[in-house]
Amino acid sequence: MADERPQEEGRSARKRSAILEAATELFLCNGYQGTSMDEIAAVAAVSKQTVYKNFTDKEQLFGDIILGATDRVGEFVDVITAALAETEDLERDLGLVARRYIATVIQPRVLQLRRLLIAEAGRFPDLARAYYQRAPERTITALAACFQDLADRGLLRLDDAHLAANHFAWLILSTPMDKAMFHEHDEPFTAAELERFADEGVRVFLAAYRRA
Amino acid sequence: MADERPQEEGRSARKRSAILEAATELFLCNGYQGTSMDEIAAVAAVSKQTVYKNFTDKEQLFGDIILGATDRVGEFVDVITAALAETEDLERDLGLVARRYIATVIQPRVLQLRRLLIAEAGRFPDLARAYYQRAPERTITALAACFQDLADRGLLRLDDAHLAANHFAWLILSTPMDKAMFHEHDEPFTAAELERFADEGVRVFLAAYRRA
Amino acid sequence: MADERPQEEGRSARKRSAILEAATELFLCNGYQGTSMDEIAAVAAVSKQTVYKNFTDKEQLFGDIILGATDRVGEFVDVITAALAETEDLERDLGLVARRYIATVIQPRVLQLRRLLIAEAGRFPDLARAYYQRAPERTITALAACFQDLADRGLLRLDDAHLAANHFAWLILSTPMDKAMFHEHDEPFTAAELERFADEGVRVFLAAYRRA
Amino acid sequence: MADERPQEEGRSARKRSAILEAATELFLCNGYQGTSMDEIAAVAAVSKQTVYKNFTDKEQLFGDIILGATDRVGEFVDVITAALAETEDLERDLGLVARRYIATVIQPRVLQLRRLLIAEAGRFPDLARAYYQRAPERTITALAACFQDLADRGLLRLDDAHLAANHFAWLILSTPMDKAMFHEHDEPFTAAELERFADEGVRVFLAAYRRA
DNA sequence: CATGAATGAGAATTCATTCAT
DNA sequence: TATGAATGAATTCTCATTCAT
Repeated sequence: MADERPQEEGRSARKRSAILEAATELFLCNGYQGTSMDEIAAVAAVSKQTVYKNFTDKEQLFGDIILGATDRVGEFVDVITAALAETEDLERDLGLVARRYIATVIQPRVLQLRRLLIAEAGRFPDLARAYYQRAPERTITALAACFQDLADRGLLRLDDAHLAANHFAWLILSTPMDKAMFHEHDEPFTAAELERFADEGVRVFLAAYRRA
Repeated sequence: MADERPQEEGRSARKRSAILEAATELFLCNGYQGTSMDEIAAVAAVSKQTVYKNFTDKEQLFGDIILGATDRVGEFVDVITAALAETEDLERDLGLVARRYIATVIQPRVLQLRRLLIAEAGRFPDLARAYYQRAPERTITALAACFQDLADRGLLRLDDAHLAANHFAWLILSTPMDKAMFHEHDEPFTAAELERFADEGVRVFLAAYRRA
Repeated sequence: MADERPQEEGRSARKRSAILEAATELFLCNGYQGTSMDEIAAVAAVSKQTVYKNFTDKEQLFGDIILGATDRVGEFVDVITAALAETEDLERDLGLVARRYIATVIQPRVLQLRRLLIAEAGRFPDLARAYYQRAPERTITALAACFQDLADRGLLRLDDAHLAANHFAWLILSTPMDKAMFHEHDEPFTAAELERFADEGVRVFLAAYRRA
Repeated sequence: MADERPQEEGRSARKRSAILEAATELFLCNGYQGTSMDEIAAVAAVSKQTVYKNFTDKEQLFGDIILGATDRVGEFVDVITAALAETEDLERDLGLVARRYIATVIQPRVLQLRRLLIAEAGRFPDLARAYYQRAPERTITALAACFQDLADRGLLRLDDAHLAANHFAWLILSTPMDKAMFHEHDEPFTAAELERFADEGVRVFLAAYRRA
């Protein structure tokens, strides 16, 4: 009766997550059209039937994966919010946030996901929009709220917190991310390079936005 | 030999460019995998044989198109170089450059091309790299040279002109371009919004890089 | 053995009839090839194994259903036989029979069954033959016996009772049934229309077959 | 230059009609779902591509065949119309029409087509309706016009020519056609049997509709 | 050279049926 | 006994590329 040990997921759930894992890997590496349901079943080591029983069709599987991939955005948002909430050394803490931001965003998985969504924005406009809102936009919005706080505390001087958040984010992220978008298989940036992007971005940001 | 009247391109060359035009349109709109050689031949109104006579295979045709699409980058680079070369009002001329930059880069064709290259960066790494060098990187490099000049003339204060060029470019471009990447079919930005991105980007840039 | 309470069918028999019910519905609506064993199991709310335990395979299940569907033909035959057996007003009672006949045959279930058998006559010739004998032919034969009786009583004048029965039946039924065969989803006939088919059919029949 | 001999159809048209022929045969024998595009291509001895180039998809091919099959209904209608137009011996000419009618309708191809449309009435309601109008209904309507004429000439006595046409048609056709619907592979009726159906049908019809 | 056809494979999806738990 | 999974093939349709005329 107590046929399933409670710490286990059960055969079915295990298969389901094997499929999700396999499909994630394949979609991220080969794109939507470059991935076949046959491959997914093979990599997940399940039958095609099992894939279709769990996910209806390829589009739905794709959608589930994309939206599931944004699950952990909240954690990241919380971390940066906390770091800036009661800062006593703005330059230092913006630097910390910047390094964390860039480190998060430069992860291969995140870059692949971004590439994938951009590639499929035409075919899956709603999915692209949903991803955009849940991941990059959500982060910018949280950052804007932090900056507004800092302005209220007299630490920053700004008219438009959302614009400032965009400036901050892209001063830090754009150069490595843009390069990465076009160079999937190249050597990644070194930690030192990334730190430099972070620090220089913070420098420019503060030059423009620090209260005199 | 003298069988072609000189003012004409010749039947053959005309067909070749019909194919290029058709394929460009289709690749940009539907992606590499979403475009079939049948469609290309149909839209170009030539036979499939003619396509294969001119381009060996689909990959080569794709490559020719992508690299051909960077032909006019030089003009743009010349324009911004000229605008900054002997500036007498730095803020005004940086603003002009910024507006021109953003206007160029936000064109549907440019965005589609960018999306396409990002989508295919995994499948065509060399092509993606080549595009990157010929288009965005070439522009940044030219800008860096301008900024170095301006620094030498005592108008800017910078250690790393290439970094400064990146900061300038992305302060202006990132926000609209990032949004556009994920929202292929949405309303484009208005001219006023784009100008604001340009002006605010210049403001931040100068706060950090103008010689006191 | 005494393991089943007598007033119940038993789990097993209940499942069996759930399967029959589900399969009947699906076969009638979607045809043989349009119905999958998966669907049948799902609609019957049993596992596929249970379906196969009870019915060997799809063909056998189909056959069981078709032949089972002729179970109530006897009742109808009895009714019309009784109505004509000791008639004292031939025109009235033929009219009653005609109305009953048409009402029976025009029922959606009957029409669907007919369509299904016609559709599958090539694939299941024995089944089609069996259905034909048990349903339409049996009715015609019974009618022919009645008509022979009426002839013996001097009420009808005929050489071939079976032919007369066919004439009667089709004078009444053909027009609505033929239309219904080709118009599955159209509005059914109204009761008034059906009565007119019955009455006019009887009129023509009596003009030819009533003893002067 | 005069590369195609005028009496020929041309390669392409020849292939097209090979496909139509093969598909007709297969659809009529095996039904819509029982026929695969692979089979059609194989029987027509063309590649699957050629099938798809000519017909878009299976549904369209099916529709083309069904509607094409009604092309020769007009000829039949003309023949029966002519036979009744200026009749001088009504019984004889109705008998001729009846025999012709039954001979036409009992042809294997016609029966198969009928079976096929009935089978697919659920999936292709518009097609079934169109077939119904172009073939059986058109004939009945023409017959009704003839009967109205005959009534006007004082040869028939009727209130509703359309009803009379239905009575005529089904008195003759129903018995053999109904049997044939359920007995695809059985021996067909003999000519003598068919003539008897025709003659007896005419007899009953005239008993009810001949002007006294 | 250009057209229609062919090739040969591969995609997504579904099915009837059987196995293992 | 019943459930989920597997099997293995079939179906519709598309594609890149190559022949033959």
